[in-house]
Amino acid sequence: MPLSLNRLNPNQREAVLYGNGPLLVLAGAGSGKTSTMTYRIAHLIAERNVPASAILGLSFTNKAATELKERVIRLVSEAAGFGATRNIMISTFHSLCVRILRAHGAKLGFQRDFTILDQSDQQDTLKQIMRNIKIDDRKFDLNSILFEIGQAKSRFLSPDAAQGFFLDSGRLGPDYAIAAASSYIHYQSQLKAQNAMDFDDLLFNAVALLEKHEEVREHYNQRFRYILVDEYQDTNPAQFRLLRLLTQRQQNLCVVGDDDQSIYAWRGADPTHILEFAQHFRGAKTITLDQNYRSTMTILEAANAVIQNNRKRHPKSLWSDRGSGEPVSEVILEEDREEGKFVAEEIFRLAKEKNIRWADFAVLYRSNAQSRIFEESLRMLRVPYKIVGGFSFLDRKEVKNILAYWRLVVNPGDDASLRRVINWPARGIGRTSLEHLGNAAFTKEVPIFEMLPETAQLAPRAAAGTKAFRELILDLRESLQKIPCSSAEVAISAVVSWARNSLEKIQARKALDEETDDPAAALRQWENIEELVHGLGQIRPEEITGDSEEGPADGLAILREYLARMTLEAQDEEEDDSKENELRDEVTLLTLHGAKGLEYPIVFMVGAEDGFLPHRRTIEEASDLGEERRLCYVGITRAKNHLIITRAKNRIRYGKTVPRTRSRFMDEIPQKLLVVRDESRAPSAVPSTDKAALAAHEVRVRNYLEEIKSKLGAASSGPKR
DNA sequence: TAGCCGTATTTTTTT
DNA sequence: AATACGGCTA
Ligand SMILES: Nc1ncnc2c1ncn2[C@@H]1O[C@H](COP(=O)(O)OP(=O)(O)OP(=O)(O)O)[C@@H](O)[C@H]1O
Repeated sequence: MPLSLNRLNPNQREAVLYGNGPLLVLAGAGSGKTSTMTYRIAHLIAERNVPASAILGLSFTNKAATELKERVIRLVSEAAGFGATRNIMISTFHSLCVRILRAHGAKLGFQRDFTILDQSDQQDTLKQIMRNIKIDDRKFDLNSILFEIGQAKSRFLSPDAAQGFFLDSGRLGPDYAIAAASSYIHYQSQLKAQNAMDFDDLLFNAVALLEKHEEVREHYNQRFRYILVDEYQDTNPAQFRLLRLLTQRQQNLCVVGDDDQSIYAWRGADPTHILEFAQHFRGAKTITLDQNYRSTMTILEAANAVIQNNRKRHPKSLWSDRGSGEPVSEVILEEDREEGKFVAEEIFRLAKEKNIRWADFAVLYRSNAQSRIFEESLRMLRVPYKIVGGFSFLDRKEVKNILAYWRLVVNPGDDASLRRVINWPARGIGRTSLEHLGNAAFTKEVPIFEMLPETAQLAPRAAAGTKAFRELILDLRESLQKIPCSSAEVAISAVVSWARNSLEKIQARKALDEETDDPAAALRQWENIEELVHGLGQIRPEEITGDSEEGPADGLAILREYLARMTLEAQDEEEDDSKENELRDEVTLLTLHGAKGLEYPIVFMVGAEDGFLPHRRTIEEASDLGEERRLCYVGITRAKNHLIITRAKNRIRYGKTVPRTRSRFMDEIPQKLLVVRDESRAPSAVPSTDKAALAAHEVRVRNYLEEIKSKLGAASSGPKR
């Protein structure tokens, strides 16, 4: 059965059928870019007989990559039978780089079992370095310096070349720039010594590898004959360079994106990549898609009205034949708590009155901290919800600590992990001892782990603890290495029992009990740790052996891949039991950034105030308001049927009430598209009929509440992650 | 060294 | 309001 392209419009079909050579699909929100890319991949495999292993699909989040892959598999299975998609590579840029570096990194002197540092690992590491090299971490903000280092890396500047860049960037004063430059030098040599890479290094080093080693470059050029990139407007210079290197032999590169949805310039993404694609890749074909299949005309017009205020954009003429639908609602509340209450009650009311599933609702906010109030109010009404991103499972202390132990087992050079757990549970190794060890390691330029045998300077208790700790790690490492390289399944279950056993040896329970005298809290923490072991068992064999370039599955390799995955997919939900996941009916709470690429029938865009949107820091730092406007555009265009924008007149911040004003972007939406409802205590001009309607509504909500309360009893609801 | 207590600080988005 | 950090004492 051939792959049916019936569901595509002529332009989309053209993009799917277009032959070899560079191809750009530049189109607005909801025009079917991702769908088109999915079909194009399926078409390559099913109709043009391109082997799946020759295709590389790239996107920016693991969630997006997984979804893309699933959709391709579904399409191809219908047309060409199951199995035709075996060995297809659809991943994120970062995961691809990990694979390349694991397989060939030795050529640049990297070990296979390098540790990947996430943001908080970076912070820990840099904080330590700043102490070592006596940079005042009060005078110089850690995160600003990390940010600058990241900027330098995404521009491909090595530590010794970066000082000029820091000085010229204009973001920092000269003394700051010099502090950043010297931090970068030490940070980088520290990472090297620790056999560790941060997210930017993954890209940086993969690019360096492909640039310096022709045979590696050639290898991947031959393997990936078709490359497709989603959300291309979010590529940074390193990613662009990687694509260049992968397309030297042929330019079968299809990129898809929307310059109006460029919301990651703050971390180095450069939308000129998409705007100048035709100059970068000679002979590129450009296809635009104009029909939006997602939103009503009202929502689309509101979005267009806002985004039109940006200069320097590729003009588009998006339209929709979905009719005008409901007007956009703007609801004004007195305080943040009431905003939460309103959103929860409104979701509840709509769900009941119109029989809408919970999963059809989303609450979108600018920053993660805003989620809390909505969690509380939804929980109050027993509305099931899930939070995407924000404080995650992996941010929990007990989880981090166990992961630190495991990381140390795989890579004893990981100083940040060592510092984290050397005294957890308490082993009598305090600040002074750790400082001794740290200083000695710093002067000798070796990882702290190598200094552990030298206990002469330490107090007796600390010396004993140090010895015990070192032996514990070595013992765990040895038993992990003893796991035979048999079939992947057998090896994985062996690693799971190893992990369980490691908890005993670490005395994790003891550590938890020490920390709190609340047994319930300790139990919860213990359950989180067990969840971690469970997750290790969920790892699929092909994730370790899937790439033929990888060696056999030994215990170390399995744990190493699990740890890498945990770091790279930190924000993704645990896909526990896949089926259950699909069926789960819950309201989604997420940031505007997190919502990119997604769609919901009913969207609540909350906190539409100056200070959130645009964010206060953007205003203060006089940085790019255009990006904040694009963020607003992304938010609006997530809605299919109904968009409800809320804001509070006052917000409680650090115990003080702060007055808030309407988002300046709201002023850009034409009045005729909006219905404003002022539900604050001193409404400016609310007709009394509205008040009556409100009272009636309140009564209705009460009634519903009574109704479910009686039905529910103790039924489960609330968050899970 | 460990634990308690008081003070200062928090204000973005994420791979 | 909540928390992280540093200093002080046992
Ligand atoms: N030809 C079509 N006919 C009907 N529906 C379509 C068509 N093309 C796409 N759609 C639907 O339109 C919606 C948006 O598609 P998709 O997510 O691919 O758009 P997008 O351009 O990637 O959006 P965004 O830029 O916002 O991420 C989806 O629900 C998709 O199923």
